[in-house]
Amino acid sequence: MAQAPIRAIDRMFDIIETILMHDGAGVSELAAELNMAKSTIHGHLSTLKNRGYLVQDDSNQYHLSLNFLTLGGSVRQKRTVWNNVEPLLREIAQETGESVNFVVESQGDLAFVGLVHGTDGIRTKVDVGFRTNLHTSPEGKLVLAHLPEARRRELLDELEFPLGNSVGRAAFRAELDELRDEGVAYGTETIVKNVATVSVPVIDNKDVFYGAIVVAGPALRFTQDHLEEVRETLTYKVAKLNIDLTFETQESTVTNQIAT
Amino acid sequence: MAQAPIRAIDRMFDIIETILMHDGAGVSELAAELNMAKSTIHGHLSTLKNRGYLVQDDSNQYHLSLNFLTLGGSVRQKRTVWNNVEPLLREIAQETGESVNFVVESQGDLAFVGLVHGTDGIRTKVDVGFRTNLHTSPEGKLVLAHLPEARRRELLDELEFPLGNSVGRAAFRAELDELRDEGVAYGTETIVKNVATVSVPVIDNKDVFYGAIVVAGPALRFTQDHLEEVRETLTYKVAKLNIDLTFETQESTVTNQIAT
DNA sequence: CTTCAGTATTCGTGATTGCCGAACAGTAAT
DNA sequence: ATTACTGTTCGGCAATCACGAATACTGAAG
Repeated sequence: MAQAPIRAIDRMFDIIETILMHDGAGVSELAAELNMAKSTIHGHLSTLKNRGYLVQDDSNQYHLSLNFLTLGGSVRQKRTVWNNVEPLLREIAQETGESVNFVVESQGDLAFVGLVHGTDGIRTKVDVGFRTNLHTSPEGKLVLAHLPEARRRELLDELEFPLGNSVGRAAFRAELDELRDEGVAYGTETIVKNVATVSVPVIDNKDVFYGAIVVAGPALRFTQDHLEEVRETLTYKVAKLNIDLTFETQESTVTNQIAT
Repeated sequence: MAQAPIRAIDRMFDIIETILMHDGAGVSELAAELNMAKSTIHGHLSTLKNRGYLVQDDSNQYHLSLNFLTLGGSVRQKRTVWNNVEPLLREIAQETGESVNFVVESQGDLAFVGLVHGTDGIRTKVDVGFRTNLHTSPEGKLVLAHLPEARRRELLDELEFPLGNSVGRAAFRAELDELRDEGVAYGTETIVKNVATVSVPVIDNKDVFYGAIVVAGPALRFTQDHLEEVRETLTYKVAKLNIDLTFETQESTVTNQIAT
């Protein structure tokens, strides 16, 4: 924390993140934007390229390579929670026909860890790794509501109250409490237009919270009946998962935690 | 290339990759394995942690964070080829009921860019970003066969001939040529046991090759008839895609290339 | 064909800083 | 309390990273 950060690494990530934002960039472009000497940028770029994390296209633009996809895939694969949740997503997708995904809190954001499309599934623009605010969507609020008290405080303290629709701090806390008691969150058109969602938390028998499973579909199809139907299969399936998680947790409680 | 690599960054990636292999590691562990001072490791770890790319669990083990998943997702999302291929995978998965994925050459490996499961889909252990050899699987060979001549030479030169089953260099080249002419590759049990595959290349009308679409299913179900059936829908669908790709390519030929 | 404006790249030098080793602190088990 | 591990901090020297100027390319414009 107090430890002086390694400058070269900080700069490297500045570069990587900038390249990502721009979807490819050249040396001069980066030098200008980041206020660094061209030669410095060049040094970074060529080491990254040698390492295989960057590629240079025909017009000398540098791009992130698929190595990052490999890293990302591995970090997901290694988490035992995901291994338990993934088959479940598929079951739910098959049974409901809708698109299903798994979301967790990560660094104060809502991160989409993985998704499976059902046969009738809508095509969302949300890809793996996508991030959004925790406090603007029902699924985000649900996650927020189930986080350990300490963590939730921390995150709430970073928020500016009142929120957009003039919701005060106290009101928001109340909303979260209610959501937690309900154990399910419904939403319409919050992240993507015309998309309705039903979300339930994933919690093991030791009350460790991992994230939420979200079923998403076209708002039109999600009548009151359908909503209820989806919620039922969802809670039923997830209840089964909770037991499995606990089993797996017996040997290694710690590593089961989702990396934030 | 001749440019001296930045040591700090090389070390950082050594650390990151080691952590990934071990699925979490501590300071001393890394110091021992990488022959570096504990303090050095600590410096790296804490900067990475500050940046949000590493997390430290209750027992002081460091893990890669979901930020890497976000990076990986973005690099995929940004590639316009993927945006065209992804919906196609879903169509094929729905029509055939099998699992479908998209593979490309990346740094001499066969990389799995994305997959979609059909209703009858088997559960493969292959996650996004997974890598394997190019020359051991039918889908890999198919990709190899369709790469630009120059690139293929390069990769073949790195191989040790004769290969395991005593295939000589000339024989292998011949096999690839045949595969390319066929325009389809069939496989059984090569990457995963009891899994049969059918693969076709994705090529636009300017003969730019992007990767291959692979349908995978239980070997038992893939009778001669079923194989042929799958191949038909596959080639039909992919032919349609080729046109779309060309359309999109008109404005930006270069950035359409998959980053290797 | 030359000029020009824009790239990427190389090189050498100086000051910064990343690295080390040793000292410190915290933890769990003996 | 001792032991044997962890992770963390600190100070100082040398290596090395960042810089800016010089060079090499490239392509467009005259």
